[in-house]
Amino acid sequence: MKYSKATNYALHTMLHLAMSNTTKPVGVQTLAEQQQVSPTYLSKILTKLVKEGMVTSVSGANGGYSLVHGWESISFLDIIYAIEGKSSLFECHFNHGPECLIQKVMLRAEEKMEEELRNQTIADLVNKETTF
Amino acid sequence: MKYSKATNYALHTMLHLAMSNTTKPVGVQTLAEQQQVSPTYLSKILTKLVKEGMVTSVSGANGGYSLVHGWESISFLDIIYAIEGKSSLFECHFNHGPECLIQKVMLRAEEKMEEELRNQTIADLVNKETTF
DNA sequence: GGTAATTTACTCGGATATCCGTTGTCCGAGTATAGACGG
DNA sequence: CCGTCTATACTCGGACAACGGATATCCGAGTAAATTACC
Repeated sequence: MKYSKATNYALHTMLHLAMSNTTKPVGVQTLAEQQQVSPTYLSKILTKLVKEGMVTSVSGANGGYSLVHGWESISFLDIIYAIEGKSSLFECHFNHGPECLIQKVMLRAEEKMEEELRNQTIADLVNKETTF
Repeated sequence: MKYSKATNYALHTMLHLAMSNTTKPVGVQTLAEQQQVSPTYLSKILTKLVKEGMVTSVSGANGGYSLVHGWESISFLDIIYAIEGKSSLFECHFNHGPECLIQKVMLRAEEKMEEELRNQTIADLVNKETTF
């Protein structure tokens, strides 16, 4: 079990957008170069972020992506959910009663992690990070 | 990102072994029937648990698997590590300085989950669980 | 009846097949800006 | 000048390919108990 590279790309892209304090949108070319990933693939990832309402895209010349108003409250968990999906990490498909104790334990542990990720925003990092 | 079915099988098998309060080893056939999984596949999973020293195997007739002495202290995390591996869930492979702030956040969150899984043992469930 | 040979019931491990999510690539379509061109 | 026309620079989204790990299956080898055969 691993977090996908896409999640890593998404987090880094969000951080990059947050730190480029410009109102103009940033082209996917620029963003892709930073992370050495193909622009087309990165655009697919960004589309997910757009659909979740974290990022806006502008078509045409001088177009690109930029953070939505109120981006300061976007948490790590929001971004991870957008890429990985919102479903639980552990699912027991056996039919041994309505409640699987093992599943309960796993979900409680997962909740602990999510709680941490929910309380951490991209904005928290902007102050600390100097170079991208 | 999902926990593998193998992890689910491993956890349920451990719980089953813990609850079958017999000194005799339990055959993989029996264990596989409980979870409706093929015996050969389950044996592969059990081999991992044997290698990590949580389970012992006895060859030959009347052979099978049984928990090691001191199994009461085996945690969820031990079992998960045995199946999924011990490596971190999130790894940033970019070369932007020695420490990636994003990675730091992810690792801290992951630690929270592992802490919970480390403090939960199979033995904890044996008392609560009545039927398998 | 005791010993040896054989059958039976298991685990172990390697090789292999299948499936599916991840990670990309390619391309056509749509869109907005910039520049060229004609009046 | 001013409006239009075209080239250019982008994003968007669907189709598709490559890859690797998860999920099995098959089979031969080893092992220990149970059973049988033999003297």
